[in-house]
Amino acid sequence: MTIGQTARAAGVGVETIRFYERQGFIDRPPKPLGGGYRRYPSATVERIRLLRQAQGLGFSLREAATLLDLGSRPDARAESIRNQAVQKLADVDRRLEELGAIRGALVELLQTCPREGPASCCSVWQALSQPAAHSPIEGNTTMPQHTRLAIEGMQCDGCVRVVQQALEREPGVQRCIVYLDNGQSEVTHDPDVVTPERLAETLLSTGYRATVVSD
Amino acid sequence: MTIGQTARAAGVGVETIRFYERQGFIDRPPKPLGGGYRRYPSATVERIRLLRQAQGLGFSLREAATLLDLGSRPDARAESIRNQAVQKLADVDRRLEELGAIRGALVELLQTCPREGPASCCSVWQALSQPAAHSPIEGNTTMPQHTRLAIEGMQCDGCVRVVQQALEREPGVQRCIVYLDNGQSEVTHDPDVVTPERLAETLLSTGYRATVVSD
DNA sequence: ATAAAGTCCGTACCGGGGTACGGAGTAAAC
DNA sequence: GTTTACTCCGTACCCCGGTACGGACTTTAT
Repeated sequence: MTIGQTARAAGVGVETIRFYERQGFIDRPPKPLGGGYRRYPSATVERIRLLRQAQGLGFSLREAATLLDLGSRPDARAESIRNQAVQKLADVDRRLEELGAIRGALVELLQTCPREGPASCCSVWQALSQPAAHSPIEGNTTMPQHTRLAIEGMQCDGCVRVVQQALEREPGVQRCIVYLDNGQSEVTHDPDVVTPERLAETLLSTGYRATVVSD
Repeated sequence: MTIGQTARAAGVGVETIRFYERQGFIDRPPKPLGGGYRRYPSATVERIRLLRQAQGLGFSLREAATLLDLGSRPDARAESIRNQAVQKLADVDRRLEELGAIRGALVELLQTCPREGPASCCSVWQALSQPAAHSPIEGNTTMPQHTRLAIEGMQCDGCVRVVQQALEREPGVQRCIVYLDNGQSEVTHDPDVVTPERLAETLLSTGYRATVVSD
């Protein structure tokens, strides 16, 4: 099969196949020695279909490709596949929660908004003018701030080490203590250099979801 | 106020302000005639805060800017603001529905998935249909390289996630699978972009000692 | 034999929301 | 008066999932 036939069979565009090849999600068959067009095995069609299926379940292409490679190994176990799905479910749940919070806020604003009148009467407009709940307004003093973070997903002291390293590497962090038993961390930092939210973001990009505990 | 002071007051980075200016979301004050730094009015701080607030309600920056311009006109009516919010709510509802469908599919698959056994028993895998072993046809082009790493100190699947993220973030890495049981990882990467040794260094700086396993 | 269709390959671009870098100029603090 | 911090400006890059273009080539259909 040529690339065009493969694309039609898989229900995608030719450019999409080339894109997947560039990204390494599918193998690129070699060009025939005598010259001519590349020939695609029918397995490629199947693989593309599987990638799209997994995409439909919320997986990114990279995750989908990992999943397929994971499952096509001879010693593949159900647990490893299941694990990926569980992770993805948690991911989806998190996004649902975020979106639900946004929806709740919008619904509430719309309920209290009069349908007419000047813009200043509109509750949506008023909500925008409210100061942020977490505004980092600071004086000119640079007193160290103590922040407590609740960290999800730490399960062993390897995690503790990673989390501690990530926090200490952050500019503005003076010292931090990470507890495995309650999943929390106490960070001493300069609030002018790094906000608690920034610390949480740092951990998120390291792989741990963290929230600021107000005490 | 200079740009840095404005950024601190608004709780964003300097680069963010410049980005907003480039995108036309905020006005860019003219440079003083005698030369020197641009001076920002305090209204800019307010505008940035409003933009971020609207972002938090689910609006894109472009929508947020439109909303602000809409509301700050003298003849602004509550209806026009309200209308934008209603549209956004519909948008949020649509995304919630899509995400809910994905969640439903995942939950159902996980319920019927046995916790052990070969991958072929896993309902998630079955949902993706047949395996169709990814045939390793090697061409003459620079094909991705498969590297196996032995990683010390991984003790839970949180570690697995961190290691996987760290590897996938490395340029040149196409995908990787991390196994908790044998402490190894299989990485597919472009050898021209990133060497196996470089991968090990990456993990070391993440907090895990890794060695390349020759197979 | 020739025209139409298909392929190859590199490269650039879309939208969304920024971050990062580097060299030069400027302002402020000590 | 020197050092340090800050600003200015252009440009490039990040993720994600592709789409588009253009010139040269190859295959197929008539």
